[in-house]
Amino acid sequence: MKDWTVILLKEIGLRVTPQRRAILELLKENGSHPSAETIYFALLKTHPSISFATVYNTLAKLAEAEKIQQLEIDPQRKRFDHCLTPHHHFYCKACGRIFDVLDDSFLLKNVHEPEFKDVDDHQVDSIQVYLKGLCKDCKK
Amino acid sequence: MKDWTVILLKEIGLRVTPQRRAILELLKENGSHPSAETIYFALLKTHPSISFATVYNTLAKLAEAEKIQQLEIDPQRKRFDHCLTPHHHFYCKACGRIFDVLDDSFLLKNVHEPEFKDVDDHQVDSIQVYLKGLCKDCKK
DNA sequence: ATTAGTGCAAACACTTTGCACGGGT
DNA sequence: ACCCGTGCAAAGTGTTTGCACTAAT
Repeated sequence: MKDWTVILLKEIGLRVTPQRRAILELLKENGSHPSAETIYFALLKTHPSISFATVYNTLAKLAEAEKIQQLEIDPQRKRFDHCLTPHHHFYCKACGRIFDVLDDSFLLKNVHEPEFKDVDDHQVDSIQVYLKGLCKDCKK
Repeated sequence: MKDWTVILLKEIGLRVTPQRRAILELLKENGSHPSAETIYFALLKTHPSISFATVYNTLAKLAEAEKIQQLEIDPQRKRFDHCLTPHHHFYCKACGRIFDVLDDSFLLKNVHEPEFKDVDDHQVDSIQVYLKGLCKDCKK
């Protein structure tokens, strides 16, 4: 009952199932911002009967409850990030890896400050900063 | 020969066709950042035989040549922006419209300054800032 | 004349859905 | 016992591709 996955799931009113806990654990351990498909195939090893439906459903519910982030940075597919502290992302066009960009010093004001809840009269709920290019490995 | 669409297409070594000129003109006149599908159906009126292949191919080539921008802000589909001057985008989760955000005063340093070509040793080619929430019409 | 571009249809990749069964509460 | 969650398969959506024909150079 003290496991963080159990607490997190109960917090948002979802039933605690081995599949959901496995998805959460994989997301936390895997820093590569995996896609739903990648998560599915990774979990097949430990949960041979897991299905796409479960993975997609769970990810959607976690994202809706804002327990994970859904990234639109990869043109081909949705990618997921368990990390909730404000940071941005770098996408390598060559290898497809996504790197966290923790240094957001180029943002003048923090996204979470109240003055940024409103831009041009629109109500802003989230700000994502996506950098793209070649990563340190691929640029060689 | 003096038409801007002709000049633009020749500049990037593409043949000048009525379809391509129509796509460029529609993008310039349409401030709504349309998707490929929207562009296709809009052009059907004036070019009854235009095909998806042509629209997708042309948009891909224009984006590759950096004559238009491909936006990843809409979770469902790619959206296109003819405007190349640096600006960011706001996506309304309710109505799906995309608004230009011209005021980038919240960026400490301009994306195009040399120091931002490199972050964490990665070579940065582009930075996109995506705001999401409810637009001024939908938040009522 | 040459060769890139077009249009059609089929194929693709990723995601979502309907439904019966099984497991969490 | 209730009903949410799972797994399967099928369907859906947006995009890409192969190919023969057409048109731009």
